[in-house]
Amino acid sequence: MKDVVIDILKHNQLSITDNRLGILELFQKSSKALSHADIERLSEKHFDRVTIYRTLQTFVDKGIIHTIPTADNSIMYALCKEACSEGHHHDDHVHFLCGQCGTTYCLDNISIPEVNVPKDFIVHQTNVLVNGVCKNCR
Amino acid sequence: MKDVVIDILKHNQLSITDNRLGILELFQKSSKALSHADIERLSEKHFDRVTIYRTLQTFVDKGIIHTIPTADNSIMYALCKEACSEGHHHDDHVHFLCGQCGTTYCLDNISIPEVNVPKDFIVHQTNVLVNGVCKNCR
DNA sequence: ATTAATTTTGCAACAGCGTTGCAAATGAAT
DNA sequence: ATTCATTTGCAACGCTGTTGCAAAATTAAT
Repeated sequence: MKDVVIDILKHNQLSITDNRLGILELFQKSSKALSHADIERLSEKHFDRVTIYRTLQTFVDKGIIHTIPTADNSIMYALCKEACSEGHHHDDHVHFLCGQCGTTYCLDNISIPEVNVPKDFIVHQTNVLVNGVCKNCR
Repeated sequence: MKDVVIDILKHNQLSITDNRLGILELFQKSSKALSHADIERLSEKHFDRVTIYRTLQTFVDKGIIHTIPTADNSIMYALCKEACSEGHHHDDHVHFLCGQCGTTYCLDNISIPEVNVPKDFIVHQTNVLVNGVCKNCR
């Protein structure tokens, strides 16, 4: 477990620190997307708010995690799949937000349908955010 | 123009105030989605920040405008189409965010494709957010 | 294994967004 | 015109996210 996390950091030329190990392990353990507040709450050791922000930003820059746009306007983070590389994210899956428990899921298996935009618009990325009730809350 | 705006307010049992008239006119005039900051900047008369927040919230509650989830985590607002009624939004269209100029468009004509989620999840609403470059910036 | 160079962390301070309570001002109704 | 309900502005607050800088930890090199 810890080995996997260390490998990820090394692959991305990041030095190994308690903070990064801890946060990355949280993502590994969680099937859900996490907010900054979640991470602050779930961390065993206490890390400074600023450190957590900077770590999340670093992970996003490296393509280790990605952000998810949410309707309630809080930033959620989730692990990227192997296809993600620095700068270019391929998180072409659907995100599901449960209105009951507030959990955000990455539905990795469900690919994003093609969306037709006017032909004078150029598409870079498409996000699909589904709101509803998850399997645990119904 | 002003008549239309007054009608909308009356239909929603809202009293007619300068603030509401002004903000609603901004939305009528704009083909783009507006942020709180946009509204504060565009208003001819100066309205208090708090008043603008409350007005936007009121309009959202009444189904006059809807919010748009954005990748950069700022709340954008846009006019709802006629199908929207109090509490239940049918903004089943695609939102397009231009990475160059930051403009958010409602692509009203383009309907949202059906998304297959696991069968133990219940879908209430689907948001599609397309990032790219708009016709003016390419 | 020590030391030097680089990176990361924690603290303090700050700006921006959004909310709440309350008193004054405005709009609606008689 | 007066009354009642609603809306507005102000002050204050909490939360989120950022920046600068010095201390601590990590990496690299001897």
